[in-house]
Amino acid sequence: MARTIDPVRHAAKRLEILEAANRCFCRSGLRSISVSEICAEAGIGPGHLYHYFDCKDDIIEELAKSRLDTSRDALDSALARGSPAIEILVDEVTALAAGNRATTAALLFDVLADSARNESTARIVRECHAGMADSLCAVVRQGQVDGEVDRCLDPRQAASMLISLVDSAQSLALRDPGMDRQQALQMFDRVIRSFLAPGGSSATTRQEDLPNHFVPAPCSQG
Amino acid sequence: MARTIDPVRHAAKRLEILEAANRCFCRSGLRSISVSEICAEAGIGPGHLYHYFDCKDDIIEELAKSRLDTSRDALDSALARGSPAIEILVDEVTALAAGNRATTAALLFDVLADSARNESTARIVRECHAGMADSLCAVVRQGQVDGEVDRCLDPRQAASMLISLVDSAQSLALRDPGMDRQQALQMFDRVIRSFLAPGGSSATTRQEDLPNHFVPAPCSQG
Amino acid sequence: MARTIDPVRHAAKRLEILEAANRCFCRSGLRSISVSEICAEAGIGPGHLYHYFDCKDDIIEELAKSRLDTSRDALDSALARGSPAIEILVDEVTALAAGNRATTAALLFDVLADSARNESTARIVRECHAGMADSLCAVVRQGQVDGEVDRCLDPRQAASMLISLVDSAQSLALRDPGMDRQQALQMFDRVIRSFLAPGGSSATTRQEDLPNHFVPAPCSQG
Amino acid sequence: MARTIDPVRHAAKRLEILEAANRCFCRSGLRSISVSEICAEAGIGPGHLYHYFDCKDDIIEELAKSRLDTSRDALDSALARGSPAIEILVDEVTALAAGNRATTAALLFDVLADSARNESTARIVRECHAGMADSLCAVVRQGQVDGEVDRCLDPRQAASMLISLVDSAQSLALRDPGMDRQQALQMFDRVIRSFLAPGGSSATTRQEDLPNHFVPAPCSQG
DNA sequence: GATGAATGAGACTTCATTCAT
DNA sequence: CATGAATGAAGTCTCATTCAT
Repeated sequence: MARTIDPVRHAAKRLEILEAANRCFCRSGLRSISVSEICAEAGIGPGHLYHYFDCKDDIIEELAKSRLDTSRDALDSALARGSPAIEILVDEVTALAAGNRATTAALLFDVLADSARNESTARIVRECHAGMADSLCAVVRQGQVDGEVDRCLDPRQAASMLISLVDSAQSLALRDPGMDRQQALQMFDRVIRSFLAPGGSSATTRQEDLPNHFVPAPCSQG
Repeated sequence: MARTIDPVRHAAKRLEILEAANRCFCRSGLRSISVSEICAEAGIGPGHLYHYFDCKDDIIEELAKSRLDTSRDALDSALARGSPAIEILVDEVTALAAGNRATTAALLFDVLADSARNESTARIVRECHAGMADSLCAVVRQGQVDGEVDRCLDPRQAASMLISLVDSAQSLALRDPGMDRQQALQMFDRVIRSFLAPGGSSATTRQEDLPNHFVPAPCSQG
Repeated sequence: MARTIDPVRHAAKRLEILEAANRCFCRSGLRSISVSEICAEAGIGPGHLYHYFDCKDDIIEELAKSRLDTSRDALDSALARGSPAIEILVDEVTALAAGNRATTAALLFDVLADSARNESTARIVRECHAGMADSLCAVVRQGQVDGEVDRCLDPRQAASMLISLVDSAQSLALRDPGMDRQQALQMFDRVIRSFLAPGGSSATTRQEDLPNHFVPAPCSQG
Repeated sequence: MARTIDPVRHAAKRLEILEAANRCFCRSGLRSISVSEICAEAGIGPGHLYHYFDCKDDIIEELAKSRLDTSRDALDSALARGSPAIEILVDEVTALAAGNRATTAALLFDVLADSARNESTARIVRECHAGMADSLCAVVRQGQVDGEVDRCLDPRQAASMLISLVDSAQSLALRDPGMDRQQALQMFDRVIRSFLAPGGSSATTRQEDLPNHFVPAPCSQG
């Protein structure tokens, strides 16, 4: 009586397909992957994929989530190891920059860009960001207690800022792929340390609304 | 019968189509726009588009270029106005952040992500980045002469870094759309000023290769 | 280990599946049901169905047969009870009309329409019709002996006619679902009684071939 | 300046495709036709069909409407010719029966059955039925004035009934294809004349709800 | 210059059926 | 007996591109 042959086999195959999909995702971009491409990569017949996923969008969603979780998991595990507060930040955030390959970066930007157009992706981005920001927020706060982080900074906002600064590293990898990685890291170290350090210019000068002469109306030809 | 194709009219119509394409680009993403969508938006019959462009990829290329030129043009015109060096940086880079709408950001990330997969887009990104970096490089150098910018910084690398920091602002707009824009700008002001300011922590501590425990192998399930 | 397949259990499960299939048939139509839909409705895994049926068409065939047998069985059991001849007709044929729900009617018309395109369905329809006509024929004949039915009528043709008249009731249910059922029955009663009654207009006027100005060539746009 | 090349050409091609679709409809049934089948029959490439129709369902809808309009148009044109009231009825309704080919009948029953499952088809059926019933209603009323039609009959209900009786002819064509057409017509003539004739048994006997021993619960195996 | 008809490949998805377990 | 994995064809529909007019 072979009842449910294997709920574990199902999950394994599912993961196998997701990994194949992820390879396609790297090659083609989040929204440009095709179901047949995935099936070919996974070595299954067209349509068999629908035993594991309801529709293509479900796969894309999982792919997007997985890309972001990669960052969050790494941060969490780093925090779990424990270190003096500011060191954690510099260590981990610059470590993040170490992964700097164009593909990783492209994956991230695909997801971020997609979040501007698909509510489901947007939700995933928001959730992941909130999770990471919460973790970092605690660290920043501790850093302020220890006197290593400027007490003028709002911890929540600083946490958001730090996450975005890490995206800079990804951006740099795409914009200037030839740059020496070691030196890039040193600069990020400087960016983060000087941003957090007490006594940093507290930016109280610009209260008025800045003239928007740089980025024009979003959707028209410049 | 004038066989000459009136180059002025031709160019005008071409631009009109590109503008329509750009609106589609905002809606759908760089690679997801469809030719029919563009034609509909531009109010021309399908196929007539091929009087102005050889193929869809040409349009995408021009769109990508146009998105990046938007930033470069703005920077150039800002520099042309002339100001004390460091002020220019802070002003303009934070001003760029002011454009912070999700759409503008998504456009940029679409182009950057695409550059990891299409050599033609990559070339465009590199060229534009080089141009902006050149401009900023001169400004940084002048800042160093004036004593406003730390002389330890390599001007070329600092310029690259500054451009990527501006991308942070775009990233922040997508990751945390609810954040107060005024406060975000103040933080960016702080990031840039403290990064450039003389005496910033020079990040000389980490020379060894950082452990890559944050971002795993790019294309495999974490 | 009993290799014998317990014919009772087998038949029971088979019937269970057929009943599930019939529910799907009501929902989707004779040819639009899908095997997976049936399996889901029957609560069995896909493919297990093939232990009971060789292919989908076999199920359809049984479904069609079952729909028609429904009518035949009812007629037979009614006749078995015995009653004055004409009363049987009116009683039973109008009783049939009482079942008048759109679903029942749609099922019947699905089968009839299918019989024009599939020889196997056609055979089923012919057989069932012949069976019912035989039963009714005897009743009509008895009615003629008793003087309740017009002796001008050919009993076999009258029987066929009566069966088709019952289809009218089904048609009415689909064409005019809002009509009061009680009044519809009264009209059917009148149709049948007046058709059978002695002295009815014997329709001897039209011998020539009628001009076909109503229904044009079957498969062309009118 | 070839502006709109031909709005008439478009309509012509559209009709051409609809005719091809109608031929497929005859072959395969209303819901079983496939878009590729239609394209092949119409001699166009797959997908070109979507220049003329938004989706497959639109075609089905037009096909269904066209099948019903065939009957309505014929009735209207017959009425337009004018004749003594009861003659019109007998003439035309029996004439309808003359079209008695299995295919025509199958088409009709496909549409009727579909109307039980698709609201759009149901609407079409209701509209067409209402139109025909209106026309016949006037005729019946005139017949009553002239004394040719029983004044006990409710004209609207009688009209509905007459239309359904015509469906009987279609049903007969499918149930007993071998029957002599001439004799079938004579019987229909009798059915209609005796139904309408004054003095017909007014069926006032059965007021109670009839036992439903003929058609069982609609969706379960009998 | 401009239209819209036309094509054919390929997109996503469903389905009948088979087979190892 | 029963499951669910697997297949491959076919279904509906979209799309980039070409061409006659």
